[in-house]
Amino acid sequence: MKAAIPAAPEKESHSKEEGQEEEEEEEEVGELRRGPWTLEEDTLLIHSIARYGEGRWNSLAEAAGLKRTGKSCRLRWLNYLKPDIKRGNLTPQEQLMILELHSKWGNRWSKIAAHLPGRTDNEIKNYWRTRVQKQARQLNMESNSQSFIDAIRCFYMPRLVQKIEQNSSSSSSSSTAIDADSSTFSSLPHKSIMINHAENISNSIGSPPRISSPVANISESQTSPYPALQETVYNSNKQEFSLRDDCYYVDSSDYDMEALASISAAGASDLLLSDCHVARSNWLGDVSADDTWNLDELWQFRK
DNA sequence: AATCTGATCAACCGCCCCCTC
DNA sequence: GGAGGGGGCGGTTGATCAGAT
Repeated sequence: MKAAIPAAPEKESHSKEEGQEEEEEEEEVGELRRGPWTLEEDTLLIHSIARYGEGRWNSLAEAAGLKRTGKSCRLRWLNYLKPDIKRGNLTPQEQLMILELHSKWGNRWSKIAAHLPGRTDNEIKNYWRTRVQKQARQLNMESNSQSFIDAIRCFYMPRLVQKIEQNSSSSSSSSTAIDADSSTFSSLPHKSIMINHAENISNSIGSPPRISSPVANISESQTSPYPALQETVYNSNKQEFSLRDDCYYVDSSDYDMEALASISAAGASDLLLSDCHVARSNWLGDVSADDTWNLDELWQFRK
């Protein structure tokens, strides 16, 4: 049972040295603090929430003696102080989930965040703007355009899938588990599409199919840390990149031209590299921290 | 070593929706 | 029904840091 938030104390009067034009407004908000939060403010907010619970943020701020707006308190709590906030880099699983959900819902950050426990909408939004949108700019594409979505599906998503596999095969017992809603992921349409796209374009530019790397050949005993992938990627004993009914063999010797044709018919295969007015350095240079974006094979054909 | 540049992310802003009165 | 306030959301800004020059 949370205590009731006490009535807001009277505002202290204060003097201002120069007020002139916006004097009245200054008096109203002049005491409000802005900018980075101090440790003391954080402590006050945490204690106040522990006592009164979340919600009624304006009252909470005043009850805590914080010279912050309710909105500011809410944001600080939700984006930073809340105990279950996950910090650190997004895992490949999380990145994959973000890309997929964004293609589904667009900039509905909070909705996307709801499927990534511990991650905030702000964090996801920042990720999208700093990492993903940057790639769109460098490709001279609109980040919401179909061609860029295709590019994501063709190159980036398969990479993430591969990373997930690599992670799991290198630490098959550890649960790097994405705790995202597996039912959501399993309903996502990307799986066969993106692999086919990757194959399609890789083939057209003469590079080896990326996903046909040995990581697809994993032992039967291995299980995916990602439940949704378990029934797709981890159909292991066939040495294939199996995708349930729409199974697609990524081994280049088993290249499925019919699958390509179907993708082509769906209108996605018109993404040709020549449409991507991108400089090699753009893809390779400034995202070196995350080699997922390092798409060497994209450029093989130019050599 | 100093300066520049770009990346990152916390925080703010403005709009909108919903609820209450 | 509509006015007002609280809260949520997406967009944007600005401080800081790291790497490049």
